[in-house]
Amino acid sequence: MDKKNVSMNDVAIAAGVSLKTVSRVINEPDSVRESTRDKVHSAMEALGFRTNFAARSLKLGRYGCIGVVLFHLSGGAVDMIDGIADAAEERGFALTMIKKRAGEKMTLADAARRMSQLPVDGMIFNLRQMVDDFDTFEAPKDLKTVIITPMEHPTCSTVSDDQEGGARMACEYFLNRGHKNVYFVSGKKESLSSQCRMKGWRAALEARGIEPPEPLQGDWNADSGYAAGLVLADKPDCTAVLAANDCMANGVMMALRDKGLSVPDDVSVIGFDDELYKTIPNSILTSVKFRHRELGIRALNEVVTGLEVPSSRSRTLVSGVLIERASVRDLRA
Amino acid sequence: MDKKNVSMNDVAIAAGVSLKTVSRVINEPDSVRESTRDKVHSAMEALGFRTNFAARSLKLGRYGCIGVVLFHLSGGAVDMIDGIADAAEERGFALTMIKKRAGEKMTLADAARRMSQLPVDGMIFNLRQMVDDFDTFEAPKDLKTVIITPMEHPTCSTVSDDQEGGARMACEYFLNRGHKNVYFVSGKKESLSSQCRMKGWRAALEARGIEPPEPLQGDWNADSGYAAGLVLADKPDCTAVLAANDCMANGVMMALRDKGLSVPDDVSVIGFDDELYKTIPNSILTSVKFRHRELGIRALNEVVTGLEVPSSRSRTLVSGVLIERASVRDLRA
DNA sequence: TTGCGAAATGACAACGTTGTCATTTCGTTA
DNA sequence: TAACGAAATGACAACGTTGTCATTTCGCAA
Repeated sequence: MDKKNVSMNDVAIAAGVSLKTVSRVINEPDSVRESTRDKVHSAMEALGFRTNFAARSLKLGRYGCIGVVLFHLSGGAVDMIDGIADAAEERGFALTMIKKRAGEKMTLADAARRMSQLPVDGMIFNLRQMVDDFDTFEAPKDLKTVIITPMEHPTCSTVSDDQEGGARMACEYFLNRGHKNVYFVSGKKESLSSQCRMKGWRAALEARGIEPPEPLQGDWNADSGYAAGLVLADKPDCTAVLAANDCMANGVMMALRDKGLSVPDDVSVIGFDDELYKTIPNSILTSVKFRHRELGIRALNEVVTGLEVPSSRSRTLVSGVLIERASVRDLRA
Repeated sequence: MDKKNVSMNDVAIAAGVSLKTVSRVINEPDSVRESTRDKVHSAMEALGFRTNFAARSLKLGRYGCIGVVLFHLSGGAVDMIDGIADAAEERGFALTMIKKRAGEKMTLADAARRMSQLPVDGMIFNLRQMVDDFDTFEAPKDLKTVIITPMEHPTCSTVSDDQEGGARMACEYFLNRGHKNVYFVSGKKESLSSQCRMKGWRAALEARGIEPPEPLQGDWNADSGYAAGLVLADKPDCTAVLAANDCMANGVMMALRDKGLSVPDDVSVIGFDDELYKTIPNSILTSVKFRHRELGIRALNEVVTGLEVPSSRSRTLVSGVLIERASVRDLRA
């Protein structure tokens, strides 16, 4: 019964006005007399008119969409997408999304090529691992590109949590409370987050002239933290442990407990991401929390800003927050 | 230096062929002589040509994009999006995404209206809570719509985890091992997942002529599970607890332990989502796991299928899987 | 009533593709 | 070499909007 596609022309005929008037009712309603506007609105209603995105974009030369490329879909990614989507909505943009498939090898250039065939005015890459062409990549000049990554990029704007700063902050929190050293349990080797957290930990210790001990290799999950904890329990000089996430921190704590040690009386622990309280009742774990939502918002705003004022390259760091609980002992007391 | 937008016409002139030939090189390369093809390819390369999405879609009358509306961004959502995105990629579609903002009230009709102005051939609604116009909503006839929700919809295809079946399965697992009753700890009241899990639990008990005890109200987090556990520890007839997620299940277990009860010797526990092992070393919790990724894949495939063969309404249930660990005691032994 | 400037409306081209159909070129065969 | 059918290429319209500029209508003062 309905026509396949109702065009402005159909509406115009039904309303007894010109095509252009229909266009005006949509884009500059104030320039149309009220009686005319009503006629047109009724006709649109009656015919079920929807503006055609393709035609509109073709004419305008822009889409009102921001591309998002997910190279990696981690836990924090939900909140980041949430932030991106909310900020986009607020500024009147929709998101166009593509994702690297598991196993597939996708370079930045691949992603850019694919994106530039899609309805997109600018794009955000979420990049949590290293990629081959990172340093050589050049974004298409007509497509503002922002990369979410802790690495600095020669030509593109980047946005990142300040993972390194967060780790430094946690370390200093230990040191300021009289701890003489801090052990570190890392996440998966290829993860940039893990690498940055490790870097911050190292930097903080070295800044105080402390030789960082060998870090323990984990894989983000509790079991690997537990294994690390068993090792650490035997080190008499170990009073402070920084684990690269909360799950491993919990593993460490369980291992210490199983070895007869108490947190924080014997050993202090700090984790990352502040999510243990969801799983552990009365959790005492102090943790560095990153504001992934904020990260997404910043990334999107940076793209949209770059759309209006082209070409500036910027580097944004979103600081972490230390959520204090009871897992760190003040040795000076 | 580069022209703002390089069109096929520019390429055609540069290559000394007609516009249409350039089009053919892109869409039906076999119908173009190799020497011509090479000329065109070189010209495209040299000018940096990218096909214009808007023009192409306008002509073709389709976009190659599937809309995704996130009414709610839960934990499992990442995996679901992952599935949707992978399946989309595989079938040559990109995703266009919008999200309900926190606090905003968005009905299905709102979402559909917004989406139908975007580059979208079909759409997926991810709906985990009730919405006002659920029963009255009618999808635009030209936009295949699939709703991810446990509720049945009068006109749209739906896809869901079989939450109810999963809960039933867990209950029967208890009952088949000699338990005479099963207590239930729910998630947030407004969550459809929680409601369905509760419904399955009730059904399983009633099917065996057992009067379901009053369910305990939780909020998904461990602390609420702990509170529930304290209550349950005092009930002598409580040998089996089904918690609506793993975090609360862990809370229950911790409370039982703190009350001097052992899992599974005194009380058996089953959770949902199978994620405790990430946080707890050597986790023993048996859990019902839903395949969110599969869910996303099914939803996308349903949309794409509906694009080719219009109008069929279907209801897909993706079954859960019981991951057996050691938290359930066999009372018959 | 007439005339005027401002407001409202309309005609037409253009955005960059693809489909239709006509034309040219090619490789074969007589 | 001529003639033929098939393959390759081209000319032109059309998709549904919006921008430009011309035209009509309106409200108001003379």
